[in-house]
Amino acid sequence: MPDHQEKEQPRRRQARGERRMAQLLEAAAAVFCTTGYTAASTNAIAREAGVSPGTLYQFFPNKEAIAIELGERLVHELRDTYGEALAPVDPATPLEEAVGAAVDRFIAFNCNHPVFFALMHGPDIPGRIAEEHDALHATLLSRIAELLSSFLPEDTPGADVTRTAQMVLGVYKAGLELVLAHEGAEREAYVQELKDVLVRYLAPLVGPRLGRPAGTPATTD
Amino acid sequence: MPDHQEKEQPRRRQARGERRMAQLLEAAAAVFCTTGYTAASTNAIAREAGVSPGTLYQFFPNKEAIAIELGERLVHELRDTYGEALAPVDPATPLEEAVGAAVDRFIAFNCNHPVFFALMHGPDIPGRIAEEHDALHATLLSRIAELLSSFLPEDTPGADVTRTAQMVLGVYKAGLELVLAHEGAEREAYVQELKDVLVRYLAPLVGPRLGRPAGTPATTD
DNA sequence: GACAAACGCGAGTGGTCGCTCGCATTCTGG
DNA sequence: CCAGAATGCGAGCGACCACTCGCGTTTGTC
Repeated sequence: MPDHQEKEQPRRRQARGERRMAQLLEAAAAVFCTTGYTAASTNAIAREAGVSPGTLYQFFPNKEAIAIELGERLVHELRDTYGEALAPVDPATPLEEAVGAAVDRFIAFNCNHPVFFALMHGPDIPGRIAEEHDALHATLLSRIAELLSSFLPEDTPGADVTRTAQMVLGVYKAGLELVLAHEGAEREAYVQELKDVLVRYLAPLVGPRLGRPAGTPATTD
Repeated sequence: MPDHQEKEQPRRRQARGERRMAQLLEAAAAVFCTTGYTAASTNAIAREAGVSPGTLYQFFPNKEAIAIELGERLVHELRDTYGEALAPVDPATPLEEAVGAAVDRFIAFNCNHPVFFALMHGPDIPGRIAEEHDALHATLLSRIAELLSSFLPEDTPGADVTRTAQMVLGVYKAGLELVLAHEGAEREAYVQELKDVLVRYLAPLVGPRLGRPAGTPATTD
């Protein structure tokens, strides 16, 4: 056996093929957005892209692979463009600022790529996508936990940090859903509300000098 | 036309039939819980109940009707057993107590009826279920808004109250998901965490004398 | 221009699922 | 006890869907 490649290298493609793939992924994104993954039919995706079902299968081995590829590209772009949203920050940074910046970045990404939300929240998504979702979820959790560690008192038990991180991520997702459901000024208001929830939740946990709650007036008469 | 009934009265049933219906609904609950609504097949439900597909259709006109009936019974039980969870409370009640009681009741209901969560969060549930979900959602929202009104300052704009209610419900759902994902002591810890999030979020909004945050020590040295 | 490979098509295939139908069995009222 | 209704069955029907196949078209290469 002179040359056995277990992994099939991606077939040699012409420029036309690359364009078709992008076009198909875009169409898939649109269909997934409106109907969700399971309800989306490959024929519908092909129709949306203006090609035949056979053409679709020239570039993707099956329906799952479309979602996988889409998900991978999204995660990649998320890491590239917004990865630093959760980069370690100077612990002297006010809590409100740190939370606000992170929330703004992730909200912006989700507003620009509504498919992301659809793919990451479908309950009946197939195995590989779920894996990717879990991986991203775990990454975010550990990043958040890491950030929290730099804000929280040093004697905070690890289990508490994890729980707080889970809570922060969960609240963020809930807020994201509300933000995406509104537009314009209302959307902005919900973004602010989400920041308030997170800041007020975390403020009592951080050191007393860093964590003055958002709504507290500086002076009391 | 002596007697035209647009609504077909539910066929006359024998006791056996009622038992079968309950049995089928229970089986459906189990299947919906594990696979979700769309992925659940009527044959699987019938098999779980130990009857033939034909028997299933003796009692339910279609798959959707099963979910409808199940949802209606759950909502009914929710209203009966836990309806007072959001009943108007004495505004003198401490915020923590009011939030704690409401959260405890709803968490308990969801722990006892895991189907409820499955049915109410499936994204591709058919029209009528979605209606019911929306109705329940709206009811909860107005109840929460009502309760908030009795705590919040009287000059709070209505839009703000609505937004806060949406946020509270969203945060609750996120917390519920985390609670259901854990067991034993961890579950209890998440329940407490959820209460903390809500109390700290709402505390600054209510009158200053009522809303001392949960974690704030009474004295500072 | 010639050859091969990539591209493109769309009717067709196998499988699943919601649901039906004809017939057997059990129950209820008179 | 008996007629009729309610209950129960399970093979099968029609629709839909992921996916394939054979064949025609375009593109890159020499």
